[in-house]
Amino acid sequence: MPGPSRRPTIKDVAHACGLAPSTVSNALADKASVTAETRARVLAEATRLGYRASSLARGLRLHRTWTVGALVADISNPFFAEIVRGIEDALWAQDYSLVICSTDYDPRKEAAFLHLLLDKRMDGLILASTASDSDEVPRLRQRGVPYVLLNRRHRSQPSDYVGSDNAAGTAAAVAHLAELGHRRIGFICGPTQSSAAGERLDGYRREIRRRFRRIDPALVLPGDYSSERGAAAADCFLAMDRRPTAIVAANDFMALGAMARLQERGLSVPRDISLTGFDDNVIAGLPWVRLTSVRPHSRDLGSRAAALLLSRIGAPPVAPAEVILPADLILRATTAPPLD
Amino acid sequence: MPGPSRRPTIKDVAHACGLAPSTVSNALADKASVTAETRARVLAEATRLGYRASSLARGLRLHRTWTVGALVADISNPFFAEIVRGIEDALWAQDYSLVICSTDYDPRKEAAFLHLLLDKRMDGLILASTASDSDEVPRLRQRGVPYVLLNRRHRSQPSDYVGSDNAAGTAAAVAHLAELGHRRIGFICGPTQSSAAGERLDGYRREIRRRFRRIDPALVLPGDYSSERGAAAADCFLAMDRRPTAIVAANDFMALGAMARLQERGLSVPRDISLTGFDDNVIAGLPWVRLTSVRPHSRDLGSRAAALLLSRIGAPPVAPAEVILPADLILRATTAPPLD
DNA sequence: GTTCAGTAGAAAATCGATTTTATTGCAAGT
DNA sequence: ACTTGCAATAAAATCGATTTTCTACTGAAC
Repeated sequence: MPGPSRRPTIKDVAHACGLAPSTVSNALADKASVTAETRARVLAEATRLGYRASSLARGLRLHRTWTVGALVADISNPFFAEIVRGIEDALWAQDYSLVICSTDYDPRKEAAFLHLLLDKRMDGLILASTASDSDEVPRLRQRGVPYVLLNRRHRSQPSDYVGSDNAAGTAAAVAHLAELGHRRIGFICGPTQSSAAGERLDGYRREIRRRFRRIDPALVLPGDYSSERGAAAADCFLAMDRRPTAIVAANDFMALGAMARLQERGLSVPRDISLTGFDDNVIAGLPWVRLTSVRPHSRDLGSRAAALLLSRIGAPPVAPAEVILPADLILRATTAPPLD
Repeated sequence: MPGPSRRPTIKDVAHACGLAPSTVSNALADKASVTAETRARVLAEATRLGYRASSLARGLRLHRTWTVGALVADISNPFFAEIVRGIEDALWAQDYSLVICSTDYDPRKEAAFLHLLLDKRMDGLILASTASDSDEVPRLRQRGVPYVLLNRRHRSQPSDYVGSDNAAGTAAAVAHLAELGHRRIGFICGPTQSSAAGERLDGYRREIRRRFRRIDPALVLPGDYSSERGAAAADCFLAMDRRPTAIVAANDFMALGAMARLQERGLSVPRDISLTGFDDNVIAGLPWVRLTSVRPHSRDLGSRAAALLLSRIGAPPVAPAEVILPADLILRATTAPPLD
């Protein structure tokens, strides 16, 4: 048994061919100055020895790693998992690979990961978890590190950005409910730090104002994307004198939490109250759930972000671009005309 | 605006201090041969310049990358997402990072990713998607690359392995149903290439044989982990002369598919037929579903695999180890005594 | 005063590739 | 015969770190 053997280097190939390493390099890179005969010999020896160039050494020399890093809040959340899958697919097509970091919404962890990725000289970064006011973002731009913000804008630093048309998504949900005849439509917000959550709220307000002139601030409840807060919001709506006949939630988890609580209390969805979510989580499509929801095409979000990033790498700096993907309302079984 | 500036190198720090690069390196590594005063000066300059060592250069020199690669079938599948999260957590604690590759169960893609990771000189690999008969696995061992098999054994190559006690999981499900009084218990298999799926079938057979002496082969239906095949299996069971009073599915998706189909056909779960799943997917716990399922502790699976891998890296080779984590039956609302 | 040991730091080698520059051999041109 | 030009390959520099080896200097011992 021939113990763990060192991987062959370009020197080994050169030695086996009786050539210099530089010639082997040129041969493998299909440079013109190498004879066809020599090239063939090199190729043969290289495959015989199982030679594969070290990305480490090549990266050091070329200042490229063919690797990008992605900061997401939590890969075990299906929304991010889907995004990551989209990123991966786009990278795979160009022989790039992906380092993934779950930050748990913790700015300290986020900064630590960022430095780790920078130390590893990633060719670019996709930021899907960064707080909207992080100091790190302007620093990245200043250093000239390519990066794309995904579904989260930065407060002050203009940046390449890929996101869903969040506002249009909630607006479509409100429009759908209004056309069913609803007049009192409640809203459960996402976390305030998230720019996407802000846009979802904006879409709600815009459409409510457009159709009914005024917004009832009592119908807008805070939330944090968790099902528990969704349930709490449902309680809150139920306790109101003139309770809403429909609820728009800023994401599916909260909608699901609200739906469960509503049913616990003996209300029927959508007979007694209509409900919409956002994200079109797999759960929304389940036959037992059938939640009307806004689909943000998360996988596309990821692949578009990766494509944009790749186009920036190795290219001269240009003005930041924005890619906004449509968010479609998927009609299912949780909306109906109001009772009265 | 001071355009995109080159990252400072150890030479820059050395120059700023009026020292040699080697001295700076020694100072930052807390070597004894450097004066406290010099060390302080180096530290000050390093932080002032924002110097961080290139992992690329260091990796080339030290033959370490502080990065591991994971091959999973599909990161957008919650089961793998959960595993990956576990891996990440364990790596993060030791300043390692993770390159993630979704192979889509495609052996060609799998081999391509593997070579990519090897070219990048990963310190180790976690294989959660590899076919049980892949030639690559023995090659890895021969080359001395540390790797851990996760939830999939290799046919012939003894390897470090981390997995759930799949057999005990399905056995527990069967035992639970038998104690409720069920005598005819059907089984929907996973894909045949998966060793984990094989173990789940084994657990079913073992417990059936132990309690009822003989196995009715008609009650064991093929499957592939998809909800469609679960639904098809339900149809198949329903069409039988003496249909089973309970069904054990090798995973949740198939159980869910079967459950939906059963209800479509007007059957009630668990009154008319009992049902159990495997994986304890988030969906199983939903208030509208409440599927009794076996929980494999996926996140632990990931973190244990990462821990085992890390213990192998840089250590002398030893005989392969196996880590088997318990799989617990989570009782919910889809099992009840049989009608007759 | 000379040797010796020890110390702090500098210089050089190294990791494995790529790229630039140098060298060799050969044929053509004058 | 002697340069000139070209083609094929070799040698050397480079990327940015670490590690080994070397050097200069200090102070103590004989």
